[in-house]
Amino acid sequence: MTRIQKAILNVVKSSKQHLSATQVYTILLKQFPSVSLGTVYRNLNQFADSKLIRRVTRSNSADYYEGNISPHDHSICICCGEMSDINIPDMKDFIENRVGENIVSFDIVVNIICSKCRSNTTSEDKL
Amino acid sequence: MTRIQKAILNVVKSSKQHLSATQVYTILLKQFPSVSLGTVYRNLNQFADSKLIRRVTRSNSADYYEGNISPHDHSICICCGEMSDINIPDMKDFIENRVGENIVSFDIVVNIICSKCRSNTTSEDKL
DNA sequence: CTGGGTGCAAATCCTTTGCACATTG
DNA sequence: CAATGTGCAAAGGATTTGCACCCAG
Repeated sequence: MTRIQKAILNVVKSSKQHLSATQVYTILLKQFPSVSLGTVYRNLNQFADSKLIRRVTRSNSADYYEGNISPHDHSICICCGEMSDINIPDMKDFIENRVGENIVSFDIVVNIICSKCRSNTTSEDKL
Repeated sequence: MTRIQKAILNVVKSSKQHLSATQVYTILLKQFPSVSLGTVYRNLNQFADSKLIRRVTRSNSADYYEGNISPHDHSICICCGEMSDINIPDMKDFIENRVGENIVSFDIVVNIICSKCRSNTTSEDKL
């Protein structure tokens, strides 16, 4: 594994946020001023394929990558777009029981209005 | 509503499959040889915004549109890519109970190996 | 040396958009 | 005529890829 690969993996693994390829690229530029976006994509996808990280697809947006590979789901605020990890207990059993065999995996995104946006909206409503 | 809009809506509504914008466009060309892809996109999105149809986002793929607007989820075969509607009873309650308030909606994709692909794989394995 | 990794730029794919023209009412 | 929709082509964003070069083992 090259220095750049280690750095990319480290950026994703050590971030508590979900990062787009461009964001990873920007962070990486500080350490490797000549790194290219193509290399970032190549390695992120490689890491995702080998399950070292997880790639998350969202509507009308770039894909995001995260270091948390333990099973979990995601919420996205429809106002500010912030993505967060959520745990929905027993979801796997629930789906398997109801959908039946042959399940490989599942992706769940819960669209929410986050507390920040909710309070903003509320204050504006009061005007 | 113009003739083209009616036709676009009709294509999506009368199809039992999920169609990409390009697929809708191709079908529409038979009836309107000079229709443009931009118009198809514009109207599909308009219909989706007004909830006449549903837009479905999937990983590494164009968006698909479907006429079935009653609440349901989707499965995608990881081999052939075919998307199907599925019903997971009580999913809404299940998620709302576990995630709490503020839920706007949710998107669920269950990745499967469909029966066709499963039998193909099986026969090849036998060779 | 030797294969895999990298930078760069071009290419792809999907989708949106600006604009002048056509259509509808 | 006013408003809205349309075709066209260009632009846009995200992602991939071909290729020559470079590096690590």
